[in-house]
Amino acid sequence: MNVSESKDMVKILKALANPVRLRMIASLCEKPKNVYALAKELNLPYPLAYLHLGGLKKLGLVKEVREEKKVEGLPTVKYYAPSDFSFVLTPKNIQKLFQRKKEAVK
Amino acid sequence: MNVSESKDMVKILKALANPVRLRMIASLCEKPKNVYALAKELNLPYPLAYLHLGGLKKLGLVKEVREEKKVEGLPTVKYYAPSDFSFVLTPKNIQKLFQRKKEAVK
DNA sequence: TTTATATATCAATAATTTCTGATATATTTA
DNA sequence: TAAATATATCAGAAATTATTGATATATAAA
Repeated sequence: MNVSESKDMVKILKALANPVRLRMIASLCEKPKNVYALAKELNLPYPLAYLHLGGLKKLGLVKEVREEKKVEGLPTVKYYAPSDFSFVLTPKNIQKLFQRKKEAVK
Repeated sequence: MNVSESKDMVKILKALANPVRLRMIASLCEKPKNVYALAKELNLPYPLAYLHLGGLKKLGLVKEVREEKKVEGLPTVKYYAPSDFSFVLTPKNIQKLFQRKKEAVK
């Protein structure tokens, strides 16, 4: 996972700066599961879980895994697991992120 | 810096999940400076800079440094620098953070 | 002495994020 | 066939964050 833009890093930090989404990642770390099961486990209304997981998925922090799928046709149940990201937050790394990324023309 | 509680981690992530505050850390990394100078450099109204820096200071992500201080009495100008934090964001670390921190009584 | 520098706060608004409740649809199990 | 499982969306409300503009105060420089 390559985070070249500071904007992308902000998006990822925003996604991770939420207790519900962190709990989701923690839970999916133990065992991949579908949104419905996740919602039940974390005691969340399904649409909320769906929304939060959608955000994580969109940023690539969580991925769809095909586990225990029903053969014969498309899978009815979608399983999710965390993707193996690693972000090291230090002042130096933050500084690098905000160094003029756009070189002056000529 | 010891982040034992998941709540503390969420607070820190929220503090870092903001472009203004990240730019502040990046700028203070180059050279410690006061809020006024920081506000000018980043083109922010002073109260906004004051507020954002206050948040970072409160969480210990930024610290006051006594540099170029006027001797004789207290310093008129307060200089700030990033403290040397390091947070590694991985699914495993997030999982650890949310493992039942409270052991059942007896 | 006037202007620029500097810190500190606050009230109100603006913007964003989060959450709830509703709807639609389909499959699977009892 | 009725209930539970499952995905997908949305509109609106609620809550939180971010921003602006105002005020007060003080020091330092021109």
